[in-house]
Amino acid sequence: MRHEETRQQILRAAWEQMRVEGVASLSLRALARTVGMEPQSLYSYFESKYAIYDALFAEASTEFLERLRAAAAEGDGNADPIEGVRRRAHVWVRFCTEDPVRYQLLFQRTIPGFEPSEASYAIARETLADARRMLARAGLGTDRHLDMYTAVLAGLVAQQLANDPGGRRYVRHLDEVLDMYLDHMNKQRKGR
Amino acid sequence: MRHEETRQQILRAAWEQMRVEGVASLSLRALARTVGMEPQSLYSYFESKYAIYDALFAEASTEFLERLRAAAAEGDGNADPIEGVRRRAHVWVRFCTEDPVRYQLLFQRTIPGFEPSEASYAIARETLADARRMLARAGLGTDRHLDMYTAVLAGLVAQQLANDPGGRRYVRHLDEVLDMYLDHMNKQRKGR
DNA sequence: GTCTATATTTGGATAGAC
DNA sequence: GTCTATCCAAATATAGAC
Repeated sequence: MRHEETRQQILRAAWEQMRVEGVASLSLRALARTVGMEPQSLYSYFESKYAIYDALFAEASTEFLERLRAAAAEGDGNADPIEGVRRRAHVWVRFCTEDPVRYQLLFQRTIPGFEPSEASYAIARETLADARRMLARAGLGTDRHLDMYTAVLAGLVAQQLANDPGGRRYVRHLDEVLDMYLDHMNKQRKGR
Repeated sequence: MRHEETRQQILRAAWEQMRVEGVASLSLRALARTVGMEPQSLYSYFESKYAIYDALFAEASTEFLERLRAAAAEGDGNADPIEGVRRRAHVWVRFCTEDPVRYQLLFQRTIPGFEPSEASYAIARETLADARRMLARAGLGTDRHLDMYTAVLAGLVAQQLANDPGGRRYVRHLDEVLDMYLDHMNKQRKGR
């Protein structure tokens, strides 16, 4: 389909423009000029600017889900659940830090007026459901385990993007943070 | 001074507008109408829209610094450094979560084209310098200690704001996260 | 599907009278 | 300091010819 190809081309150009101008500064005019059309012609592919944001959101969520699942499947699969927790954390942190604009679109609600559609958001929820199952296999099956796990990862990511974008100042501590988290939860268990 | 009063009134209205419309949607027109002026008259108080953002940034940074210092001074002061670390963490997390818009302006770089001035940013750097000194008094004086401390706090804040704004789902684990952090660092020290 | 033409709104900013 | 008048650029979106 020619239509689908052009659609993909528009989305690629949209990512590019957001990386240069900022997520909130996506402009249909500039976007159209980049792909060689008049701005009005974009409406043959997307019914509004927010439909473009939504398509980008869905695309990014899908890639996140796939990369996490690929990480879980690689190696011995379910052999060592703790190793799965660690491997997944690395993929998570890498995905979030390698593209700040994608992170902002997916995880921060900073675009005025944009909310992902139910269909797009459902994809994002799946990644969290996966994480919950994976932690449960490692004996960390409560909300508390999940929330603290995502919080320590989110913290490294947030600080890395805010204070040292493109660097390693915070994420280099990921393995130590995982040790800290796992030791703590392990000790809690023994304490009972 | 009448001038200063009006200036403050404009800044108050700007916070209000950002809370309703989003940080990036601050509009000089709407702002002027709110305070009962023509949009052009704002230029008697601020030389540009970014000058308004910068004044807001400086105001918020100053309040953050003052609240952290007040927390450090209260109680016995330097009696128990670890207690200071904890108390400061609570103030930090509360400040960040009680006003998402202020958090976005201060800690996320999401407004296209806006960078705080050197003078405003210097205030923000002071808070970090304070944190470093406070950790050092508690025997946690390295960059690694500081970065992991700010990361775990930032993680709770980021998740709280993104997934449960106005709630307590993540921040309720603050004391446990602090236990986890302090235990881990303590154990590291003994290990040597 | 793509264009021209156009509508409509909004944005930030300046000049100059008072 | 505040206003009127104005500029200029940009935004999203629609109508209709081809």
